[in-house]
Amino acid sequence: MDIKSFEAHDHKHCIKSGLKAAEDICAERKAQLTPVRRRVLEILLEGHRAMGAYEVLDHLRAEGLGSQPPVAYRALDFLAANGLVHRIERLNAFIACSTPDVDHAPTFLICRECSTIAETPAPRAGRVVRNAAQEVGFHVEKVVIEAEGLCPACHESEAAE
Amino acid sequence: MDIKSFEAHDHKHCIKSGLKAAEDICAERKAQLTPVRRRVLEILLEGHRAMGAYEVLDHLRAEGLGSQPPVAYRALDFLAANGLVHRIERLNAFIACSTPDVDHAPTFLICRECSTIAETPAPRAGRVVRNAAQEVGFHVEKVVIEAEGLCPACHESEAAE
DNA sequence: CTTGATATGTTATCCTGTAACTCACTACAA
DNA sequence: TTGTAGTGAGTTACAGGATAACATATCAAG
Repeated sequence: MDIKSFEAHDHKHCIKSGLKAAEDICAERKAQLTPVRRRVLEILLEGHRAMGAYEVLDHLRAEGLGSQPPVAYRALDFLAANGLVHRIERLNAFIACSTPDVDHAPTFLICRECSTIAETPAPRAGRVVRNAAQEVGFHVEKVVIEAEGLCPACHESEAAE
Repeated sequence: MDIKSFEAHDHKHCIKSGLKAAEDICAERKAQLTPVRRRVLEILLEGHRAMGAYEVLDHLRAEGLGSQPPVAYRALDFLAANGLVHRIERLNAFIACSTPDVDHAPTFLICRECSTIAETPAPRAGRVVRNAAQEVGFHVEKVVIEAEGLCPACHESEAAE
């Protein structure tokens, strides 16, 4: 598993390919990637980290693209529904998806020190939860898995103290 | 797995045993189960469902046990730190732990229809996440696993439509 | 008696999220 | 052309969630 872990990578490429993937997906589903929606995705791709809805809204506001909370929430909801961004429940925040093409229920690794977030495909964990739920007759529609701890860099610097 | 699933069970017993377990745990750890903390736990045990901090606060207020948010949050934080209540990230809410004696990182099954929540011990899912994290050098401290869907009863009545 | 630890009280503020209503735009049919 | 249905966006107003910062109280140890 080395997809989108904590290693450095080319930012600009993320942004470009993220937008391209969004266009493709929306075209395929006949969903509208409107200016607001597109810009919200772009903001998250540029930020390359989890951002609160109000932080996103500040950007929109500065650009005259909408100034009230519902504008941001609707765009974020649309993007989340189409798997282009993810909501991090633990942080009440949103982050651009790093692998929009793959149908996935990702696991997030959240560093409590530097707030970096890695999105890892962990189909096995999800499957285990589904199986356990099935045993008690629960019908799972969505699984949230979020791990909090220390990323490699922060873990090291903490140990060095 | 039949611990605390969606079957009916004796409420009063939950409350009694929950408080008893809390007393034992606090005594053992020399932690103080003060009136406010005790009452907050009792409120959650009586409610027997996830409750927002402000809903808990309303109860405290009505009983003259504190009227400002920090009072509720401090009590909830204390109880959560001692494994007596759990925070449901998805709902920004709290629920009394159903098996306080067992050291656990539970999985929650949340019914989107009736809001019932089942706490299931699912050590395997947590272990899978930890293993996956280890592969990218991430040091996990806490894992949140929350599944949303339909409980047996709601799933059936939806299918019957 | 005083010092430190722990718990509580209070104010003020900030962040997160949504209901409800309005308007603009497009497509499509009468 | 006119009507109407659907979708997206704009706005107001508010509900709900969370915490910083400072003040107070209590109690046990030195």
